[in-house]
Amino acid sequence: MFQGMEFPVKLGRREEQDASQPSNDNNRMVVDEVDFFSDRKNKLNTNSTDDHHQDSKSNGAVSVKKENWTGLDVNTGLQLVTANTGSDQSMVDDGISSDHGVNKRAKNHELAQLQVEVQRMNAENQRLKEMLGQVTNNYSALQMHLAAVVQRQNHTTAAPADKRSQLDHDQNAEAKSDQEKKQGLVPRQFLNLGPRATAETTDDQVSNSSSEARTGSASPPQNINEVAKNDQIGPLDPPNSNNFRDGKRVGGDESPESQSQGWVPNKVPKLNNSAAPKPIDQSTEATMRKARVSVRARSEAPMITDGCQWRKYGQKMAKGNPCPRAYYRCTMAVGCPVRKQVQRCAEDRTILITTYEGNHNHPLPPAAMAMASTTTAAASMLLSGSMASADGMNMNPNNLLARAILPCSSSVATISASAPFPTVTLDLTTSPLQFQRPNTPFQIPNFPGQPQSFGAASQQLPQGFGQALYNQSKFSGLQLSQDLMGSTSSQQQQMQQTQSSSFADTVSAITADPSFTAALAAAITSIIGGGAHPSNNNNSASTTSNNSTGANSNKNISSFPGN
DNA sequence: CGGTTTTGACCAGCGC
DNA sequence: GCGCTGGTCAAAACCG
Repeated sequence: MFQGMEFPVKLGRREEQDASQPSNDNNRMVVDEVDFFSDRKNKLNTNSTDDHHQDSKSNGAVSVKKENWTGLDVNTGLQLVTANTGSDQSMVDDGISSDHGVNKRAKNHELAQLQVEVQRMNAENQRLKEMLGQVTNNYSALQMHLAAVVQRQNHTTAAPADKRSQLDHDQNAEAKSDQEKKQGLVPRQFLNLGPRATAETTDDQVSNSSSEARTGSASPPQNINEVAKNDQIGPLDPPNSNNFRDGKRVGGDESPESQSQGWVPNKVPKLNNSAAPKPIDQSTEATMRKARVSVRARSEAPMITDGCQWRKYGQKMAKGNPCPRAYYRCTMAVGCPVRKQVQRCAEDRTILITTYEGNHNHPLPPAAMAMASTTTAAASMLLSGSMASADGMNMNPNNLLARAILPCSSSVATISASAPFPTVTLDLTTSPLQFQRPNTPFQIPNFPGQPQSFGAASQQLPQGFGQALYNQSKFSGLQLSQDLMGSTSSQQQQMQQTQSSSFADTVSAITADPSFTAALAAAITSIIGGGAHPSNNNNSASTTSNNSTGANSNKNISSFPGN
């Protein structure tokens, strides 16, 4: 799904550095900017300033650059060996024998062949990486689809009972209500985003906040499918992702539907007020736009760098917060409905609250897949939770949110019902850095298609998450904390002790895999938010200008006068 | 010159 | 109906 997605590998390197230091750097470092994707150059140990311009063009360009780097490294080594051999000989036997000329030529020829071979292997390696990313994309999409299908089955099995109970006597309805209460299903109308929920919910369950979202005609499974579809738009189309290699939007040229939609999805309430029926996509789009994913991360930067290209279209002073709220819309494609709001926390202004809304209707660059997939997963989790309740949560093992956040056992996911829109809040500010291990820089959750070092433990985590939803699917919200994850984290530690060495190898192996980075992105978010280093200032400054969001970088600072 | 930011105005929803 | 608030628009300013 997230091929080629870059990942603050700089963190990994820093982790390694920090591992030599006392690892008690829990003193919360404030990251200047959360960058989910920038530093391939750091991984490659290159000079960051040299790559500025190229990186600003895109990650695709970076990918190519890495290829070149790899080749350069190899070539350099070869040249050193051969050249030294030759030069040594020449120093000793300078001009003595003409055979050396022949040998030299032969070696040069061999060297050239080797170089060609290396280049060819590099190219093949790149192709294989792309293929792997594609396969991973498909796998994730299939998992999404499977989850949706299973949810739909569960829902359809429950639906007849609901309808029967509604059609029967009121007592039956009450019984059903009691049963739902026992199952924690009742207080989820704030999650009922789909029109199907409208059809199956009683009138008194209809809340005014979600009424708009229910006016569509799509069924929840379609929503999920749409989620899955949207989630795979980018990754499933790697060739298109190349369209972003220049870092600038190639724009809505390749998304005619988005053009036709224009900003229509942004006018969801207005459209819902109109009597005209909406296409399914629009309603699902509206539903997804209703679901919001809020990310709280410590950052002194005006905006986190999530790989997407945003344009600020407004700024307002929100009530109860001296810091203004900035409104951004995605400009990677014309008509992309994704918007985000950025606002500093009133209590702690080092906390940056970024609220994402909507799904991208265009292929995402690998760099943007981290946050996009995380938010999409969170949103779909929200929606799936609305339709299948706890079961829906449990059967979302592919959920990036659960996978990436929960194994950290440090972040807090909150579902808020007080907001007019159902919102999943990923609180990445509450945790100390818990990823450092003696031999392993990261604690890595389970990922499909990846070597699993402690899969059994991590596989339980989504269930814990779902259980939390099950238990706390009340309007009071939901909090996942270390307490919830305590049991599993002990298992993890135990398993890590036995498998730490192999795990270290696994880490080094899979960190080189672009697909790995996506699911880990949210975990990295946690790292950044919880224990990033102020030296990231350089990183943020460079990456902000490196990636397509650079246009927002400096000016945005002034857009927050309250900071 | 094109894209982005700024910022005041406008609109819709909601509570009173 | 009125005021408040959130969200968006759009013209002007700004920037590279």
